[in-house]
Amino acid sequence: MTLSSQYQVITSPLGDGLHKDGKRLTPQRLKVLNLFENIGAGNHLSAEEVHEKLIKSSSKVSLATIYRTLRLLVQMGLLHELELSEGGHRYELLSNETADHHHLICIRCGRTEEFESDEVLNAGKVAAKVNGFKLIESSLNVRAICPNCI
Amino acid sequence: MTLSSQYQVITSPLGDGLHKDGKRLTPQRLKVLNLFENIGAGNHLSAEEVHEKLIKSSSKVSLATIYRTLRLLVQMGLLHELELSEGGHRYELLSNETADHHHLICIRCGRTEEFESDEVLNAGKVAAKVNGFKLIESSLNVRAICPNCI
DNA sequence: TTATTATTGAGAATATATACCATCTCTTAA
DNA sequence: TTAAGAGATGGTATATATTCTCAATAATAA
Ligand SMILES: [Mn+2]
Ligand SMILES: [Mn+2]
Ligand SMILES: [Zn+2]
Ligand SMILES: [Zn+2]
Repeated sequence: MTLSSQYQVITSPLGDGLHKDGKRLTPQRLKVLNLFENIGAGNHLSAEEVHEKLIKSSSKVSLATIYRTLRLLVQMGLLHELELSEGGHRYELLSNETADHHHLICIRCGRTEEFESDEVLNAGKVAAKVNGFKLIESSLNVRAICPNCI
Repeated sequence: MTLSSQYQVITSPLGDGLHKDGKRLTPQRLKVLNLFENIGAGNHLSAEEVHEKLIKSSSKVSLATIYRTLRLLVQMGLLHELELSEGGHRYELLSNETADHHHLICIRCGRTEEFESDEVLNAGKVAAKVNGFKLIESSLNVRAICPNCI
């Protein structure tokens, strides 16, 4: 009762998406999403990295909750899950500006470059249609060796 | 000494590839490769599935050796390693007839269809060249829902 | 304010894959 | 044909990534 914040009706895109589904807007969920928003697009973080970054910013969230939250944010369409290489999944912010894009990955050092290709997206569309599948997403991973690692 | 086979010089593509590298042709390695050859192209098996299939054909090979052998056969260019979805890597026979191809995967039931696309391969080539990377391989995974699962 | 129930944190449990090591066996060279 | 040497195997322990369990907590709606 020392703060009036508990009486305010807080509205946010995340909160709205959660509430209309019987889910709750928690500080942990906000922290995870804010991390991705602050770090900007083009960053591909693992669950472990999200965990470490939040600890460094003195906003500890348990690792179990990080995993739960990443899955939730992917389901909500706010994050994108990637399988770039070994060492588990990675996640990146999914924004309207950042169109569907693909990844060129150095198998030696992990350096990752992004690129777009309408031809690739179209190939995925065609393959789905031809087989009567309902398309969800296409992702092209190009495994290669970067100039520094050759 | 009951059999003369120990005096025969046995030659095989697998054996040759192994011997010129100081490696050995073992029954276990033959069993794993034969399984893929017998089952034919277009099958995507996990290490666990290879293990089970060999046990069923009364040719048990330890799981540790399965993992070692799959890695070896990939290095030798006889198998191809796939990351279709959850549940670990899968492997398929790599033959000359089976050109580079891509996969359309049902995220509900796992059904997988294969397709080819020169446009996709070209997009990978271009992306590598533009960034000065040495291309290894491009793989397009199309996540979708199959007719049975819609 | 209170009741409801989703969510969290901590650690156990699971899944996939690799490491270790004693034992075995494929190869090559006597 | 034999034997030495190096590579391979099997069984198990370990590593890593992720999920599960459950009691305690806290967001939401009434
Ligand atoms: Mn990206
Ligand atoms: Mn295939
Ligand atoms: Zn590199
Ligand atoms: Zn399906």
